[in-house]
Amino acid sequence: MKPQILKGTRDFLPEQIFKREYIFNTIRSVFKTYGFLPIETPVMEHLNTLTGKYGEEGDKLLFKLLNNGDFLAKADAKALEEKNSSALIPSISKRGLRYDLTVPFARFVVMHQNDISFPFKRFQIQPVWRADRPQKGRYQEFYQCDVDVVGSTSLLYEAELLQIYDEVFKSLGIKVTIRVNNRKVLQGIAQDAGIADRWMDMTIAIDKLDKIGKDGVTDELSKKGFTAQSTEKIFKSINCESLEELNLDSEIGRLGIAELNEIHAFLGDHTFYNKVKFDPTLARGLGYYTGFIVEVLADDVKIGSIGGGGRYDDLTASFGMKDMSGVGISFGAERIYDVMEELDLFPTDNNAATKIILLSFDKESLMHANQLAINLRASNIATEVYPSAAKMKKQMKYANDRKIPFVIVIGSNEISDKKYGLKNMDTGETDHLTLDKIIQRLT
RNA sequence: GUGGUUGUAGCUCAGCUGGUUAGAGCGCCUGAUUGUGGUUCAGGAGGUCGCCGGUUCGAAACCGGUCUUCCACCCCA
Repeated sequence: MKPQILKGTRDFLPEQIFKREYIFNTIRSVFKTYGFLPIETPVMEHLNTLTGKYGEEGDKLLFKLLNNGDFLAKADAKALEEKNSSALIPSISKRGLRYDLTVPFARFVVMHQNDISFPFKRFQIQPVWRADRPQKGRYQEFYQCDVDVVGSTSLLYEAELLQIYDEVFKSLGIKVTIRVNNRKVLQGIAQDAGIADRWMDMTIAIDKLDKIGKDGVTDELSKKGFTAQSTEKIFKSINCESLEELNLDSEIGRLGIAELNEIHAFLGDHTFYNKVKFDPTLARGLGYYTGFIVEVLADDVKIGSIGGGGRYDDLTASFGMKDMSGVGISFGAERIYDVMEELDLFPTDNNAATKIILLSFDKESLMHANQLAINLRASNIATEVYPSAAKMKKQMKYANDRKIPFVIVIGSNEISDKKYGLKNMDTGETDHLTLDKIIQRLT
């Protein structure tokens, strides 16, 4: 049996874990300064909790788990006969892996509504799964770091979330552009152009503006059957650089603009470290967004978005709880990792690792080394003991490869003198000190 | 899901139009050096050429399938 790993998944080596922890810890500490509380949910959910929330495309990307037991006995015979996969699924699969953290959170809120107080501010850092075709920065298993507030329609939270994005990427050292829009503005643009009922089609087309250009979008719009007059009106709207210029003949559109203005008002004279800009072409696919939407792109690395989010007014309604508006954003840990790796932004010191290793020449000094290690650890110094009196070169090489900064070599001299040579592996210098002095030096 | 692309030693890659025992650099192991790593020198180990099948006297090379990688579309973190 040849060892293999599933496509779109990865193992993490210790060094990678340290770097990932650095990202998670940075994000977590910002979340906490805004009063967000941690939760976790199961990796599996009832399939009907997940389906229908992410649009048609999203449903296709859900990982489904085959029922246990004699699942064929209970399978839909007709669907099986006709080889109709999508009709067969409900009868052979009742569970799926979560596709994001937002929908399970909505389910969580409804189930625990009596245990939490609203507005409920939570954060969650866990893996999610998508049966997408992998590419660079696109995996089938990846971690999301989500912050959401549910139970308030206040646009104060939109303002908070923008600040959180700005602060996190500032402290990670990644320069980003934060694009902001509002679904109501998109609906308004469509209504203004006289195509209110087809605003989603329009949105999908204009979302591609920076990729295929104005001509490409014009083509796509005419292919979808929009008139030249509508297309012209759409372009007039999306060419607006600022909110002030945008003048829509649409009530819902004006509401969207008013919402964006209010977020602006909440922010007052706060200045962002990163670029935050209104972009009427920003669409975002996730089906459940209803108002504010946001997306984050790294300025210096060509990779997809490294964060995204928005407001969802009705997500808990499908679990039987109305009037429970929520808003939230997500950080894509894997892509942030890839960006930081490419830009060499990870700090070089890792104080989580072993600080000192004790080497020995024979059985007796190995025993002594272990007694010494017990003392060092009692003083909270991360200590290892090389497990055998192997050749000194081999022991030193291990210390070197592991990047352990200090070494003590123990032999009969050290045991009788009670003084040990503390060797600094960077400089190569050795100081002969008592145990007390060594503990002082390393703490 | 559609179209394309990649896969040779632990890593990065050579290997001409199919022709004996498949190479390099780095890394690894051993020694020079029986109380001190990173340098140097000498020697050594390591590959069912992703996997399965086909064509051929003969396949790492050609064909088909499959898995994987990356790219475009779709969508997204």
